[in-house]
Amino acid sequence: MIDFKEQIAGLISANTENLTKEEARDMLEIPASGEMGDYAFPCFRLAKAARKAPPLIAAEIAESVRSAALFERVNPVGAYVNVFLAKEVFLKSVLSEIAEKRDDYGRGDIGRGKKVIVEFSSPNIAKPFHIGHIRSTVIGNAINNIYAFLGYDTVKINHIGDYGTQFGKMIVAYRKWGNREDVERDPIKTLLSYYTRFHAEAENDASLEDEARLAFVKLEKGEAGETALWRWFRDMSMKEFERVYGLLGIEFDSYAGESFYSDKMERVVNMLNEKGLLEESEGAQIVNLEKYGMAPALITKKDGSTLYITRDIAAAVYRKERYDFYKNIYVVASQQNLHFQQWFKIIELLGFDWAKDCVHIPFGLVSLDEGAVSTRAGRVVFLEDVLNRAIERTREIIVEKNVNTDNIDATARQVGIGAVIFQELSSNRIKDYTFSWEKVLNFDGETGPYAQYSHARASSVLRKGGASAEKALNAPEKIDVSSLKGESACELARLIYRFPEIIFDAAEKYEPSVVTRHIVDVAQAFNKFYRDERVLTEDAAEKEAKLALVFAAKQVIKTGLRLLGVEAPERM
RNA sequence: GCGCCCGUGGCUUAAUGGAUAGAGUAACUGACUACGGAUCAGAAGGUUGGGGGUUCAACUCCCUCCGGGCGCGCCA
Repeated sequence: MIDFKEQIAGLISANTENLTKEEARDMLEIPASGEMGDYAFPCFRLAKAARKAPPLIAAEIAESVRSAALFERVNPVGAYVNVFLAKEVFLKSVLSEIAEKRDDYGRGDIGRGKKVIVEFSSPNIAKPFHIGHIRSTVIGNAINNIYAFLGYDTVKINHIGDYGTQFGKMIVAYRKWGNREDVERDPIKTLLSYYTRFHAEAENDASLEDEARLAFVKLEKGEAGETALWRWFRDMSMKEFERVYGLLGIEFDSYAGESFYSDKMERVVNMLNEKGLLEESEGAQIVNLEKYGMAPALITKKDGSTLYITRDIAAAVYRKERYDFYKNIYVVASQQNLHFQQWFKIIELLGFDWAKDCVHIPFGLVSLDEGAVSTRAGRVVFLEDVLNRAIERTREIIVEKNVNTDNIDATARQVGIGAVIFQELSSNRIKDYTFSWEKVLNFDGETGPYAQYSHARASSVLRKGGASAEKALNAPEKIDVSSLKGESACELARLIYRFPEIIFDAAEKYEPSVVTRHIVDVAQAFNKFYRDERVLTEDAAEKEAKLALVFAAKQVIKTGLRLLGVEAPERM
């Protein structure tokens, strides 16, 4: 595909003093509206050096590049040079690229040979997988997919929260009040009830906390009774988590959670000691970070057991040795900003230059109408319930609309789950939000089902266009694009052309919503095109060209959705 | 108290420092005997929390105030 931006930047820089192609490329913009052109070059910044008024410079540049075959028209408007690409060249370039690459359209190779670790989801054992967990799970999965699509060798790690004092509490609680049958019947809810009871009783009996800490110390030492119970809790919880991952269609390469590092922490403590970073304070071992404007980091408690910052450091060291990552990404709530700043700094102080390759990708908090999610207080919405209700709602709509699907169960699942994931990835990840059933079960407007519907509609037209579509896609160089010069067709093609840049941008910002919004833009442009022009016309050449464009739109929506972790059914 | 983040039409939200702040939703009007109405079109809705500053140009950068969230030692 022709890199139009590169070509334009080259022409402008060749005709402008003291402007490199790279600078010109950076300055190129996409105008607010297609009526102003495909690209715009603002000349304000050149004014000082050239000692000329910006509009004058714009006029001169426009004059000097006007005759290039690539352009249909070049208009100076105020300080801007507005560039209109030659429509036929542009359309042909885009359509043949997609006809050729299909599922690989937008795929990149900048990541070739580079290993990227994406740690995400990471639920805590024996606690429910609730609505708050969807963010890391879905954002992390999308970031993984985007990086993989750009050629990076990614490793998806689920850093299960399967260690720490909480398990001491659980063990104590189970021994006091628990029984095996109840737990096996409904593991997470039962274990959670013990945990809740533990906290209630500990309010009046401080010795329980001590008992719990002792149990964790024993677990950390590998004592048989504690270890066996812990393993049992873990296995049962994992089974429940797998059910949710199954619904979401998410898999991991590694489930090495916190406990995996239990035998790797002594080494970290020793390293910190050797570097003289550890200090004793009130019986605990800390790293003082005052110099860096941060609160001290607790490495070990006064009873000698470790804290999660120690485990995160141990995990990072292990991952560097095991994977030799190019980037080590953590998709974890913004509540833990300080935690990550602290241990990234500690890694740096340990002399590891790869500290700079560790990235924390924060996201905002999910709360409920009643307040913050709290499993202990019973303010909780289970993710599995959300997914199942979305599937149910979809099924109702399918029945209501009497949609012709090959498999109602599969379609309801694809669309219902897609709605939840798409919603989650639709705005900037840093924003907090309040969970709402109404919003998650709304399938109109800028939603997953809307994108999927547009895809299904495009699929339907392509099926009806059968032979013509095949012909166009198999010999794209023969497509006669002269019928695609209408504004809605051109706008759709422009958005399709931008897709590879969008993916790159999303990766750079670690922001899946960039892709989500682009999918919406493409779907809207497609629906507008679909209204404005009839695709299946009598004119064979016109029909083929339009089908090629429909195919391109369908392809971008499908690939975009796939990167988000959403399926794109052919019918719905 | 200190630190970080957020503040854009009623609601949800977009905008590499660049042209007239762009969508969705709700309420209102309209469009299926030609390709899928989970759609499309139309009209309405904004002093981008307030005030300063930097800049040719500020939703965007800086300062300050207000409102909200999160974090700040033995949980993770």
